[in-house]
Amino acid sequence: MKIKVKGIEDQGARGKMDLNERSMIVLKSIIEYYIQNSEPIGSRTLSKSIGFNLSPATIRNIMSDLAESGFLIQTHTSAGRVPTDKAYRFYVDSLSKKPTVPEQIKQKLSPVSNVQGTPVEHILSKAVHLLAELTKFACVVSTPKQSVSRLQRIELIKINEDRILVILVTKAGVVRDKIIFVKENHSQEFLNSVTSFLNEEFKNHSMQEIREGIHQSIVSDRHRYHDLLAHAVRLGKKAFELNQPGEMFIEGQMNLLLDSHFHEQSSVRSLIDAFEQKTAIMKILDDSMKNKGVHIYIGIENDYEHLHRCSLITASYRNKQNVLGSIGVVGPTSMDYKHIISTVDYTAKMLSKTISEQSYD
Amino acid sequence: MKIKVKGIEDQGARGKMDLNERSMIVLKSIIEYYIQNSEPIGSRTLSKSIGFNLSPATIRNIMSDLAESGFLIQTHTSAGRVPTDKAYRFYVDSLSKKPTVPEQIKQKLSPVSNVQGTPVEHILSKAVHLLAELTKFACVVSTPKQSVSRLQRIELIKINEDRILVILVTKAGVVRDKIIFVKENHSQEFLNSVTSFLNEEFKNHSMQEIREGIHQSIVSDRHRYHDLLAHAVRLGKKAFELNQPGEMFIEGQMNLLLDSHFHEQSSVRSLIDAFEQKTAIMKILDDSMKNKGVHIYIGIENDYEHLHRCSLITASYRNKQNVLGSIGVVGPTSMDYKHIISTVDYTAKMLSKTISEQSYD
DNA sequence: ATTAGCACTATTCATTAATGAGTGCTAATA
DNA sequence: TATTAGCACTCATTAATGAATAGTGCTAAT
Repeated sequence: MKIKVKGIEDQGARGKMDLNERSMIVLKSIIEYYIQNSEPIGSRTLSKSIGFNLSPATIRNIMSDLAESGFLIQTHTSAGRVPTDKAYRFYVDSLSKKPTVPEQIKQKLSPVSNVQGTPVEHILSKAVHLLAELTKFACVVSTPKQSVSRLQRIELIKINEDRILVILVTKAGVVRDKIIFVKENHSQEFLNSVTSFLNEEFKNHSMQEIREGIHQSIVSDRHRYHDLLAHAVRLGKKAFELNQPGEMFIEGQMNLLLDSHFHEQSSVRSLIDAFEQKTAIMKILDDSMKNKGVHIYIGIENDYEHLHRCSLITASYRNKQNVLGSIGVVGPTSMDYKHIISTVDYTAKMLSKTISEQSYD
Repeated sequence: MKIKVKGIEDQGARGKMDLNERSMIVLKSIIEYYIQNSEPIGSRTLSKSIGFNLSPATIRNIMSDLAESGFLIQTHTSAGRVPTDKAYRFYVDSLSKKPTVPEQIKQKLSPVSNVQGTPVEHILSKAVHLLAELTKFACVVSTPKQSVSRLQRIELIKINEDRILVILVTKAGVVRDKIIFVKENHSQEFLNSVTSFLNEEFKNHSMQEIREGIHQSIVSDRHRYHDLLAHAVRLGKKAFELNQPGEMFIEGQMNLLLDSHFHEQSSVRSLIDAFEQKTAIMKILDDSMKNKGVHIYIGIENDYEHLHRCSLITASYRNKQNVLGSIGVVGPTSMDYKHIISTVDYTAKMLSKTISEQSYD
């Protein structure tokens, strides 16, 4: 029984290209077997399972070539060959860009959209929880970036003589609070005026714009001699100033430690470090916000050394206006890319839809 | 060289009590050795290390008695004996109630109090993170319970025709938000009036009181014919209604999986389950809010079966007015109780102090 | 270019034996 | 009567051995 492979029959002559095409298919088979079974496949088994009629010996030759080109690696002489990160890269690049999501998975993710009036953080944490359950790996999601979000409303609440509670509500539906310390003892009524001013002035502007705008207001002469506005600008500056470090929710870390690929002592340590120092993973999530669609970071491609044995699949989520953050899966490099990619993609889209509906415009 | 043991020299006659006293000391030694080394101590080694001059044979007799009384257990005939949960209970009960905290630990926990104007959640997450680092176990902290906290301020912000964003600020410094859905299209000005009313009426009352109070307001005739107030009460009811499920931060779960005591497959599964279904641990944290001081839940004492191989050390934290939540450590039953208890105790006190200073009264 | 055949290598698994830590019991002792 | 010495016994751990197995590499034949 022969399987037709697209592209193969188009080639009249059997030249160098023929070999390559064929070896690619062999490579793909090896990868898929390894993803499924977590153990290398031998030339004999492969010879039987593959569509062509190729003897084990031929397969061996091909495998040898593939090893030479850096797609496969042997841990020791008499062991089967295991795909390298380069192989996985080839594999995911060769995957169809239109993954289909099984109905069952859609089903399981549906709770994400059943969120009447809950804060964005809850939606995110629900989503990342379900994603971890579905993928059986560790999953992360970054909370919406403050800088890109647009202001819905600011509130200044007097706590005591020298402390004011600032509450920022963004269009994305995120509520952030912090306390600012002031020297003057403002009355709540005064703060209310400032609040009105700031809301009128800056509603619908992005935090970044506001920060820059306020800076300009200060250097400009426009408000210099007006007491209220001068104060408003000064308070506003403080209120909008602090860029709170982005947060990140993690779920299912423990799944990773159960995974056989991380059973070696050293990789476990690395993983723990990576998750404790959230910065590395955070950076990847940030990076993945730059472009649309699913992003894939395979093993050694990661800048951070502790993640060299992991792959990350991420996708950004957004509301109608802006990209807000991203969600992703952290797993072994031998993860089932097809499945994970489609699941992450779907989850991110789901998230975008839900959050857009909840957004305040 | 003999070690003086308090209580021993007070006894003139050597009656039945003497034996008990002595076996208690033996038991204590066994427990402490096991806590340190994670492996059972033999009668020979114990005979040498202990203060008395007791031959291995005598020790064996004592150990045999202790086993009979359920303090020790053998996994197999020729193995050393390992403390039971009953033994740990005896041990912690016998500990001095005044644990001392090493300077080094105080040092490491000091960042908890360096938190100018950050939200309570950040303080909690900082604390639990450090605690996990110090103890090398999994640590949890529950966010302040809404029901007991007193209202500092409520804000109603119009989002669109049928949605209003409610922001609740409590005296404890916690900011909570949610969206309520309404049928009437209120103007923001109207909402401002309602806000003022609600703030005047309910500031400084606990959420619970408010909920009950509002309920009464509705049945009473007082506001029935006054339009604004009627609306205010109705909106207020919705705004204060939802008791958001208590949250919990977890840190250092992965430490547990590294711990040799959880290396068996079955206990790993249990642990993961326990941490996924946060409810069980949450219940324990809630329980520990009822009384002051450090609480200790040893192995089988836990109601939840998946926690039967863990001990939990918890302590509540509070502001000046109320107990808010609690923080705790989840580790193996053979944890170093002395150390963990004092560290948790200190952390909770630290937390209370910091949060009290940040509280809004 | 492909394949069959064979030599070679390294892991895995079960078996065995030696070691050693530990207990339990009994008889001797203080 | 409480303690101890001595000895038999048990069981886990370890190392060594060898057989079975899965795999490759190479060479010669097709």
